[in-house]
Amino acid sequence: MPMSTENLYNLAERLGELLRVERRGMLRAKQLEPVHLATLRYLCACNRFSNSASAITEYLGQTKGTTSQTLKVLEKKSLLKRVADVKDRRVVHFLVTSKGRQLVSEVAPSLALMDACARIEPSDQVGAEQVLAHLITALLQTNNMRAFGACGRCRHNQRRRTGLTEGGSYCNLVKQQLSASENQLICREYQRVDVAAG
Amino acid sequence: MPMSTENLYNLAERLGELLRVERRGMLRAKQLEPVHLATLRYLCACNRFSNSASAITEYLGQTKGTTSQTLKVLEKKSLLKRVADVKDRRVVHFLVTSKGRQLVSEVAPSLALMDACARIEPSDQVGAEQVLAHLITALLQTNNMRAFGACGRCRHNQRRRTGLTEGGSYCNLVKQQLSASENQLICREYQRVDVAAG
DNA sequence: CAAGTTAGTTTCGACCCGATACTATATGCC
DNA sequence: GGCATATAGTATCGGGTCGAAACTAACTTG
Repeated sequence: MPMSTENLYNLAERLGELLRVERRGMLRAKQLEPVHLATLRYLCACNRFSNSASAITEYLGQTKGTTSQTLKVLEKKSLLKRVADVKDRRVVHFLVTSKGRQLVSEVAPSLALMDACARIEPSDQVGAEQVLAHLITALLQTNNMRAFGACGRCRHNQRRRTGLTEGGSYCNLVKQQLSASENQLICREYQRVDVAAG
Repeated sequence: MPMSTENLYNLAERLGELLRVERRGMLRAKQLEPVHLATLRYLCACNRFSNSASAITEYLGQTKGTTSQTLKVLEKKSLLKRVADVKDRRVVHFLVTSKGRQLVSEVAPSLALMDACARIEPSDQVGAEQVLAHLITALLQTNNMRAFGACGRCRHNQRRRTGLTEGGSYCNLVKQQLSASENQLICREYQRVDVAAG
């Protein structure tokens, strides 16, 4: 095992710790915790089939009870609102309010980090992104967690189909049309296109 | 600002979250929390001038009280022991016990991640490490945190000096000799060599 | 020697998180 | 249809994190 392997691990760990510290500092003034922001960020990025408590639970690797608590806090602060599902009366959809979206945009992208990212050579940046994505995939697999990718690159997605709106697609799993913007949102049921069908 | 910038940020955040989830899962059986492991890992990597409660506080970006709690737990579990400083009777040195070191070696390097690292092209690995290091530096600077580097590359370090043991050096700040192995340990007082003296 | 600084602990309150038990709704099997 | 089972989500409890503030002890400076 190369010396460098452990080094990369250490750097990733340290970066994670520091990001957490920084986020915590930014959120303190707003009386929020890191997990609150992570939940809001997820809800801003996911599609309408994945904004339930159980999907959040899976994404964040927590338990249902913990997620329920988090959602209660966020709702009390008017950062999200709950909408009952029409078909399945057990499920609740959690939607980020405009106040919630504003908070995410204020806090989420650490200016310091964005600045540092911008000063990196584009080629190095792409390489680093591939490495990080590779590590994330490995972590998800060994912990039996779902990948939560965008519909546009999902196995269930069908681009070629009649009667679609411009840029839209069709999900063969939920049997519904997706708009062009929905193609970019992440989904709980995502599966890589290149996975051999089994 | 390039599209890719935000992407890199998102990947780093997500990787940090997932590392935390995985660590938490591994530590649960041992009745420990992520911050406990982070503390032990720091104490395993730092030198004899940096194993105090205040140094840990600075490294982890917490408050003194929090660190004190953490250390109390770790001491009760016999993962570290406290040694009073000879000169300054206020300071306490926290040393990781063999039991503590064993725990760190068992838990710290996630096998899943190490495996994934090993499958990355060496050139990509080095590039990714540079990018991560760059981001870490940026985060530390904007949050006014110290860098905690190894003595070997520190401004206070003097290699050329008479009467040094083989491979050793001399720290001009604490006015003491460092052995070859101590050169690799991280120090609270670390400053980059290429920083202009001011 | 007094004043101020630094190392570290203690206490408190708000919150995280997992475990467990619970309600309500949906689905599968006969 | 009816019962077992599965699933979505909530409620509660206990142990732990974390920051703020107050505190003791020891060093340093004027």
